[in-house]
Amino acid sequence: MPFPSGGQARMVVVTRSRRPEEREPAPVDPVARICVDVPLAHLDRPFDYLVPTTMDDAVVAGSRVRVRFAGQLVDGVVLERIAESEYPGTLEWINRATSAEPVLAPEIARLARAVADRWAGALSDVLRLAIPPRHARVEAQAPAGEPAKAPPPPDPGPPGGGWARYPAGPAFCRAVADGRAARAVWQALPGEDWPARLAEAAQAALSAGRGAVVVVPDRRDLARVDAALTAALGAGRHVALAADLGPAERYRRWLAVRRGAVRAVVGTRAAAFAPVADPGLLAVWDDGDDLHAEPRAPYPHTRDLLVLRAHLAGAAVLLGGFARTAEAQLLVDSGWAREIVAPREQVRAAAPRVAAVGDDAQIARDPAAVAARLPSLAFETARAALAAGAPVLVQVPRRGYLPALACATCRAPARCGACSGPLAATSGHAIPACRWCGRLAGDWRCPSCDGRRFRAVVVGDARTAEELGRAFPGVTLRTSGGAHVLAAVPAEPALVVATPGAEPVAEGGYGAALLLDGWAMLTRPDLRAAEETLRRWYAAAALVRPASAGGRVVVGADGGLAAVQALIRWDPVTHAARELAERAELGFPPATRMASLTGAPDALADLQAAARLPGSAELLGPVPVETAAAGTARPDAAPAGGTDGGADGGADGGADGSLERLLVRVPRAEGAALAEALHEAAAVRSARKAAGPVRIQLDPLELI
DNA sequence: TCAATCCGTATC
DNA sequence: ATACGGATTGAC
Repeated sequence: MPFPSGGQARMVVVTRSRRPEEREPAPVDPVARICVDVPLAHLDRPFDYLVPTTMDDAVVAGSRVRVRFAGQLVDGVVLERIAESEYPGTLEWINRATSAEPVLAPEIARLARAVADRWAGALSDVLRLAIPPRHARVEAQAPAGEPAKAPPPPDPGPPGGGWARYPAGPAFCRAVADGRAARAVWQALPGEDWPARLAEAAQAALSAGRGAVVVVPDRRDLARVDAALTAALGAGRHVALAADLGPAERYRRWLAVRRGAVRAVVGTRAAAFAPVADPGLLAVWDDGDDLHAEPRAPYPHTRDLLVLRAHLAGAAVLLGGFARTAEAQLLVDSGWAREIVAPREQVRAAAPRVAAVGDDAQIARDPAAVAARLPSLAFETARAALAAGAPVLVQVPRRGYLPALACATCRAPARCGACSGPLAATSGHAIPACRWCGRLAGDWRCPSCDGRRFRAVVVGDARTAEELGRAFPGVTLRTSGGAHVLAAVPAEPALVVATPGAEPVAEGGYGAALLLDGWAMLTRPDLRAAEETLRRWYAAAALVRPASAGGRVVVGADGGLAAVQALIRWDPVTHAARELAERAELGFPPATRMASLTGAPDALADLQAAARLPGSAELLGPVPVETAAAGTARPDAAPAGGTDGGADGGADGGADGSLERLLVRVPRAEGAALAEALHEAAAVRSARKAAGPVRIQLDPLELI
């Protein structure tokens, strides 16, 4: 696949080389150093080409070209023009100047190289992530949107006024407004209008005469920040970048940024590369959301990418969310970032009251009592909120994540003997469990036919909504998830069933939230299960009114678990510290730097043999991995948010399909050496056309 | 001793 | 993919 390049190249200043005898090198800097679009690791370096006089104007640093490389025409980007080449051989002429637009800004060129180095990838791979496909017609038009001299912001007001509830908030905004490279990790208060806070921070950067980049996980968050930026800055002062805009609109907005017509950007994942001139603020919302992990090589992560970019560009960084990741905690612990958190009394005043149901110990002691309590507590909580005229949020895992069960003989839905909740099989347990109370159903017996065996039934939010509808006759039922995501619901009684990440905002806040199947999410065999579950709980619970206004949350999980305690006490910081300590003890990122190598067994062994790993490197595995096709269902909302809709592009192992995964672990200080060694080994293999791809991922999200 | 051919390697 | 250089082989 070539660099993103438009189809209609004929429309613009396309300069083709004339017949060979007529070509003459440009009088000044006749040599162009070019990054060619070939993904091979051993070709990850610039190649020099001669610039004919006819292309002198169009071939500039950052412009797109086509060149003959190893006998075929490939796309490339000009890195620089120089006086002479050090290449001893004869230089080839540039075949065609695709366009004179300098799409690769110098800052982004440096960033892309650093990203390639950090994640053991090739520059050409990173450029494919950083530069959107060309659209010739759009490029030929004048800069989109308003001219740079747009009307001034409507409300100049005190910068960062909404940050006053956080002791360190105003100081951070002042620093950004002064153009200083402040760095902060921010835990938003429950119910916080966080898009407005981000917009204020962006406004501070603009007031310093610098640019701002805000990256959010998905389209829904993008729409909210987009609106907040319009409110704070006025129309035409920013753009929203998303992959699903369509090629023309996407390129139009991106070009407006590159040409300096706008200096503030909000977008999903790929927007972290937005070529904002002189960025003063780089912000990411909810860095724990796995949509921030780029699924295409070299698999960079938004948070780490922006941290890297901030270093290179001297920009401020803001990592915000209701939850805090172990990675953010490390940035705080190491002193790299300051924390922006509200005082306890502010948190208590803003948070809803949280109750946990699903205490295993109590169930063992007195199953009937607990079983009777769960539905009644959840139902009573919901009923009270509805009676008070408020909507109730019900968070359920995505369809297919929790396959429900039915009787194998009569196909009646299998229900919990204690509380009549639906039974489900989970990946963690051999014995099915109740989705409501978590009680294990080892002694299950079908009430209608006395059968003892189960069959799987696909069930998800739709079924849950149906069941709730029966339990609350006459109450409006709304669902949000999958392809149909609601942005907001009105302040009126309704049951709102949503998958994680698709929870609509409620006008005036929800009266209550029921977080179902929490115990199942928590017991997933995943290193990040607790952090991820808590993150989803916070996201839902933050939409509920404060306890003082009657806001209630019921979570279906054991109240003794650390994550549940963190929700009840609304204490994301303590939980992140604990999480980081655990990772340190286990030797997992971010306490260490880790690389995951996935491929066919012989390819893996081959790469391992070629790699001159740091002496400190520790090998874990290899262990067999499931093939992508048979992969486990992701318990993920993923509502049309992804940036690039990317094909996987990764290693799809040998023909026999059996893949192995090897983990390589080094101390954090050796991370760069590890990445370099792996990239070098990949170069050795690609140079000798070694068969079988190996996917190299640094600090992969999924461990174990 | 030279030329045709094969193989590995670089790709500007 | 294709082109090149060096090694290899086979005939004189």
